[in-house]
Amino acid sequence: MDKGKTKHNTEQQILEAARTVFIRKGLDGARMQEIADEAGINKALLHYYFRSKEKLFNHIFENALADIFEIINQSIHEEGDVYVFIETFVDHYLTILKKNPFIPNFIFNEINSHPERIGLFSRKIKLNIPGFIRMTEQNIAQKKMISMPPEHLIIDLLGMCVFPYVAKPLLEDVFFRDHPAGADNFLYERKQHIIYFFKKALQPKQ
Amino acid sequence: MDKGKTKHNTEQQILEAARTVFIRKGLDGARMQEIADEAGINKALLHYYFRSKEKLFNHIFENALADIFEIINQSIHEEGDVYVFIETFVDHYLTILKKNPFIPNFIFNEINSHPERIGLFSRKIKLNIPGFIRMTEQNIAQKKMISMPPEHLIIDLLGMCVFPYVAKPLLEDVFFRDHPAGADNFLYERKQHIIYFFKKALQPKQ
DNA sequence: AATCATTTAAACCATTTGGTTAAACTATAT
DNA sequence: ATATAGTTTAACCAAATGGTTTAAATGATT
Repeated sequence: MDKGKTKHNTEQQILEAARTVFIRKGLDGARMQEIADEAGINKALLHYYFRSKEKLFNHIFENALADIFEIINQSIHEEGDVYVFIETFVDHYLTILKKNPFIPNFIFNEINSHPERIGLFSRKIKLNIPGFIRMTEQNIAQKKMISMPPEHLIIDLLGMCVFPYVAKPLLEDVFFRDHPAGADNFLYERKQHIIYFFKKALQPKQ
Repeated sequence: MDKGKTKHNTEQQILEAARTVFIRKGLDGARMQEIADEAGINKALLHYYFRSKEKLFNHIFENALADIFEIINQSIHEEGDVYVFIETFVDHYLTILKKNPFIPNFIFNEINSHPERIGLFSRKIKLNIPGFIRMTEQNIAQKKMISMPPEHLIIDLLGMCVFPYVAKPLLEDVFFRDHPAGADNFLYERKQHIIYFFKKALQPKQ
């Protein structure tokens, strides 16, 4: 019954392997055999731990989404300075993206091809949007930033951070075919650029 | 030999059907039978026109990418005002996105799962990046905008426009679950927001 | 009428794939 | 030592899927 007592943490190995394969190939492109190979076990054991591809996938998908949502939520404090928020948000978000560059494309693709899956997790994991909205509105009221619908601001932030990762292979080809180090350097500069860009865009007119 | 002489333009029907299915489901998720059904023909005829799934897919994929690239190129003029460029770019790009909301996710997912495919088209279709860079640098030299690496500017623009479409199902759930019209309204407002945002961010300090 | 391209229907094939089963082996815990 | 959980091997199954084939229609062209 209790698989936690094992000497080898096979379950963890399987989850890591599944994560790698699912994120690279998506649900349709992933093969159970490939996950087993990646985990260094055989297919029978894979089904012994996770009955079906679907169950295994849901596990991976929900965790991936929960990780991202948590990073975002951690940056949100209902009271506080927008610019502090932006700095911590961009810093945390770009850090997790650097470590997991393929996660956004994975998530976006799966929710686009199976939007009905959203319902499964949207009760378990929630973005603290109300908190973000309150913070934004407070800063606007205090004239620390120009007036703007909070929804646009958070989408602006997410888009500016995430887009280079979603479009990475295209970027590397279009911009940096000659100098391959350019893409990495670009992503390195990006943090400061984004922070500066938002400060400039949001500052009240003088 | 020449299929163009047919009374019924079956080839066109097939291409449209294939486009619909591939964009919705991706290469791995798409089924030849489904494409045949969508086109109102049978599977044999599908292979009569396009020998294999791969050939059909490449056709669709390249066209989808060429359409996007062309819109972007049309906005680029090597001499001219950045703010004019931004307005026309955002206008054109958001218009084509509104008509083809699933194309970006389709493209990004395919290039992420098969990056080697980039080589196939990158010689046929090119973004006019050098033109864009010259225009940006001129505007900076003329002190019409603040100094900034042109690569960041174009990525900023693309990200701000495209992100809401890539993340649309998530947006609708997270922001607009209660008021479903909210998402459409959000996308409607977005154009003015983006243009204003960039003007504010790029204007030289006074 | 005869030729040629287009289209359908239906059966068929080889391969892949998710999943199962059964038997045996290994390490661990009691 | 004996039971138990974990693990392997290998064969197996059913369904799905890309693709082929054949024979028969349909339609247009000449």
